[in-house]
Amino acid sequence: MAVTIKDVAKQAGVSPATVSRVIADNPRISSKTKVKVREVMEGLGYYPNFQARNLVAKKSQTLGVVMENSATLAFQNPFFPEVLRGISTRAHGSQYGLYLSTGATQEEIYSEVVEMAQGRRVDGIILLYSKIGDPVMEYLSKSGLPFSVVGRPFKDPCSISYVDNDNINNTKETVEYLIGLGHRHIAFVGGAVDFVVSLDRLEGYKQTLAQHGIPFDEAYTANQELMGGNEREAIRRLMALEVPPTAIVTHDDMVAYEVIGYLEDLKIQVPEDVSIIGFNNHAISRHLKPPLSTVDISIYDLGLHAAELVLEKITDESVPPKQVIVSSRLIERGSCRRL
Amino acid sequence: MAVTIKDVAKQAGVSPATVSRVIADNPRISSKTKVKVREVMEGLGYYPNFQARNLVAKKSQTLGVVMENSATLAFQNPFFPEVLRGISTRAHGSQYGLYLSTGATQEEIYSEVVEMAQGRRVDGIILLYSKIGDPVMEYLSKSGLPFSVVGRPFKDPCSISYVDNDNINNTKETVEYLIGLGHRHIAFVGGAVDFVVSLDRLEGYKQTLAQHGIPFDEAYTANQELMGGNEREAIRRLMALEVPPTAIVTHDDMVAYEVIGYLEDLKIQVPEDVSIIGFNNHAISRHLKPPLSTVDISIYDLGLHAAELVLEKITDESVPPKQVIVSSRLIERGSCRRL
DNA sequence: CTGAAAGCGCTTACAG
DNA sequence: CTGAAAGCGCTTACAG
Repeated sequence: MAVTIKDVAKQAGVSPATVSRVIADNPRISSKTKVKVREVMEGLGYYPNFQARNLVAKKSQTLGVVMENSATLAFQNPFFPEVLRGISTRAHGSQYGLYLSTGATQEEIYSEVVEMAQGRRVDGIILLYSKIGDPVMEYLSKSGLPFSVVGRPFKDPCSISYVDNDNINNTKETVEYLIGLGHRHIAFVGGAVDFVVSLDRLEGYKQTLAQHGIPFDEAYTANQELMGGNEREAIRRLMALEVPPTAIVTHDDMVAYEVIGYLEDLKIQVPEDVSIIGFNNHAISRHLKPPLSTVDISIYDLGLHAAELVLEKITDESVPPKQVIVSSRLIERGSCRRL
Repeated sequence: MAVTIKDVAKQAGVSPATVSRVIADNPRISSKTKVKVREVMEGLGYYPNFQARNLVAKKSQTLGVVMENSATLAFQNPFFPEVLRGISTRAHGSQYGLYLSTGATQEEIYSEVVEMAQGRRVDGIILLYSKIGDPVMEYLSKSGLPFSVVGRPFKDPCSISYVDNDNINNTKETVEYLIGLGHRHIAFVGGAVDFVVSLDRLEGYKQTLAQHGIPFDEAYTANQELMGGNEREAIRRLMALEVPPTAIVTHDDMVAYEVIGYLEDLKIQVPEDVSIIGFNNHAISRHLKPPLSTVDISIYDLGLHAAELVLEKITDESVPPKQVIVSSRLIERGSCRRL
């Protein structure tokens, strides 16, 4: 059915080996032969069969991209397309394709990754998240398969190639900014607690409070687990504290807007009554009301570097693990006010 | 290096063919042998090599997903993750993997699709968009490779399997709704004009106006080309018309909010001065201000059915092309008011 | 500069 | 119920 290397060889009057060498643009083949063979390939509409080629080359020219496939609001945001755009760009530049994990649960993801790796479906893997005690990362570390992570690994980060923002410091900067505006009662709404990024942000938050002699109070914090699907109630509780916060740091712009919505239902205005700041700088955030102050984390660059890191490992197994910190930048807009 | 079928065969004291049959759970193999072989596989950590397996089976157990890889606002939205979640779910259920196109330009996408198809990298393709005169779709139609489209093909739709909303009618319903609220001067902000969905929506808009004896006026419409990157100016012009619109239909929630932002800069309030309605019902839209009236287009289901359609074709080449219309639903919220 | 041969890791008629 | 052999479509030492 499909045109094979043999068909081309026959028609061009050469051996299959020669055709193969023409495809690889082997310099030992005469240009006369090359021209002839290429003509025949064109004429016959020949395309090399990946499976065959990869089988003998023991590679797949493919990167596995592993993500959580969740329907929650934090995933309903532009992080994914944007990081993928970064990965795509870099991968495409090196003729690599992208294979996506499709698992919905932890277990599905795990077994898919094992299959990808052992079945030689991919040459390397990019893990789009970093969480505590993640069996996927454990497996990857042991497997010897090149991989990189978007997000600092919880365990033994120096032995793993990853790209991340400096989440402790960018959160510090954020909280500093609010303190600079005169806020003292600052709440923190974080993501799922098993994500390292959530830990880091919380850590940055705590450190800044400590530096300014503001006591840390758990009651001023919330996270995905605490809210347990009832964000509205969590916000209500927060604002019902004896001394309610005058500012709230949220881990994602979309979540920030969700919070703003709940606040408005409570007749609390942003920024008049409460200041809010987000993370991730979604393209839409500057158009919304209020225009959200946020932290741009260079999502595209995260993707670009993550791809770069695996690709490096694939090309040269012996390169030591590398850590890339991508810059982030506080963007002041209208959602915070000076007290 | 990696454990092969031969290693297993040797250790289990059987032939490679037998091991292969155990993997396939061939009923002609004694359960005693199966147990033994499986033990050895487990012990050795054997996983079948996809490349080899697919080479002989002449399949790849992979679906290609082709999308535009753009940085524009309309792509910076949850459509992509959500449709992918639908595709993933269905694909995973049939043990299919997902291969993503990574091209940024039309040309890159085209040559990638040709490679995917001819190189047998994928068994079928899902095209995540439908545009006029798209060479990718032309190629796919001729190639014989199973494929499905999210969006009605412009040419010869009956010969192609696709899934879509009824975009003419859901736009009609939308415009009817606004007319029902007393609006007569209704503007339409559409997407790129070469997308069939844009055509359909515009058509629905025109038809409804005609049915109500409202003359169609080009000046009340805008689209990505007309706005040419300067959406702000386009909105300014729209509102500077002698009789400015009292309502605006936009093709996407994110775009609706962008428009609302520009209107506010012009001191025009939504919905007090102008009503606005969006499309796609992003998860965040109900939390934003104003809560956006919009059309839910069941993105997840679009993905699910798109996957179902290719998978059907792959399983049985002879099934006739099928068209699936996924329901959409107008959601009333606070962004439209009665005149 | 080119070809014959072996082999990548699997599957599947064909025999028994 | 199981094995030997051929073959999927390619690449790559080895020879010449």
